[in-house]
Amino acid sequence: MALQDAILTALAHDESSGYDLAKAFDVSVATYWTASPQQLYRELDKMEAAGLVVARTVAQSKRPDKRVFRLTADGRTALRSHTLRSPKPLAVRDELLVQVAALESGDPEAIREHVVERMEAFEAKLATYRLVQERTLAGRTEEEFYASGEPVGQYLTLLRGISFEEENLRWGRQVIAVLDARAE
Amino acid sequence: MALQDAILTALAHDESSGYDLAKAFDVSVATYWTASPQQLYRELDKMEAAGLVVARTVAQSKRPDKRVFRLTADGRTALRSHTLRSPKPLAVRDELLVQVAALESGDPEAIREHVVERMEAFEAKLATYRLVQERTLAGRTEEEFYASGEPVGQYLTLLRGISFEEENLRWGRQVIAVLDARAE
DNA sequence: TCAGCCTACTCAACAAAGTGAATATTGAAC
DNA sequence: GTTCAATATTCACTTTGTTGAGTAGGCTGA
Repeated sequence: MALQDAILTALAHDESSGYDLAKAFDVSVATYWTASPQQLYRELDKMEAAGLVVARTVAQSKRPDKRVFRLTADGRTALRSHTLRSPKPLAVRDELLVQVAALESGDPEAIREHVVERMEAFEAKLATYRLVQERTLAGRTEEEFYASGEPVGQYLTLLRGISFEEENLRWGRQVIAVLDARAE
Repeated sequence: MALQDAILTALAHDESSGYDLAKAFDVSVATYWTASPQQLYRELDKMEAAGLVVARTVAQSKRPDKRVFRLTADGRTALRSHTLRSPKPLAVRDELLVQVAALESGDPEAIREHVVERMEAFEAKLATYRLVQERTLAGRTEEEFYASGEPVGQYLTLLRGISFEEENLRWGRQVIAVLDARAE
């Protein structure tokens, strides 16, 4: 159900195709919800059947046709009523942390390597978020944006994403340091 | 599959019942993996059938009997080989962030209230983590523990949990401040 | 020119994760 | 003396998430 709400939110300001949504989920929505393109297409079909979104096919000259989705009045109502429900607790699933927790029973070198690889992913994500942040602010200061910028909601979740990745990097460096000190 | 690995890790140092595991998942494993008691019992049954754990029924005088699980040699091998596989990317699911992202389309007062409630949960979690940290360190300094304490792996994930909750609180306060400033 | 990536999806099957309801006993609090 | 929380699970069901394949044109660089 909440995937639906995440999609409704992503469509609240802008219509977009499944493909565009998949990219949006990859670059910014990922901070608070993850979904593969297949899941998005499946969910969009269901939402269309339920009347929450409408699709219109757009022919493109040099690219395959695309189906662009936009919220219906029912979709807007669903989104609003979703914000009235009490949100479920945060759920995290991170296999890297599972491996780090199993440090003593696992292979420390492999785990070290996985931490290094993940840190590269963190840096990439952080760079993307910072780019989105710059584009969103568009010259305004944070204070100006907080006071009257739109969409603030998405900006606030972006900030959460940025500090999350920063913390991830800090943590990763610490893990590497501990592993290296122990390996000596 | 990774729920299995999280369970194997939780059983690596100590045998425990499904019920005990459920509590452990609630207080500390939740940083990187969430699972309900039902999921744990189901998974433990599967793991027993696969020979990764063995159960022994313990009769208790004043409480219902319990089944206590412990790793087999195969279980240890499975855990080790899991650490050799490349971990899947981090996945987050947070309905509260979905609501905050939908601030402009939703009900700001309800969302504000949800943020306040969640912050109470963050504080509670943080307090628990700090308690676990104190018990783990048992008088040693962090440096001493990093150098030779055990289990470091779990301590490192605990640190990630602590800074995560601290950041959550910081973020929550900021969201409230922005919402209140806008409401005026 | 050909490999390889990007756009833009669709379909099927399966595995994993999550929810809701139920059961039974004991102890503690009011 | 009854409600409430904790112990300790089980079952049925639904929703999510994953894998792998397929279709098809276009653009980019060596």
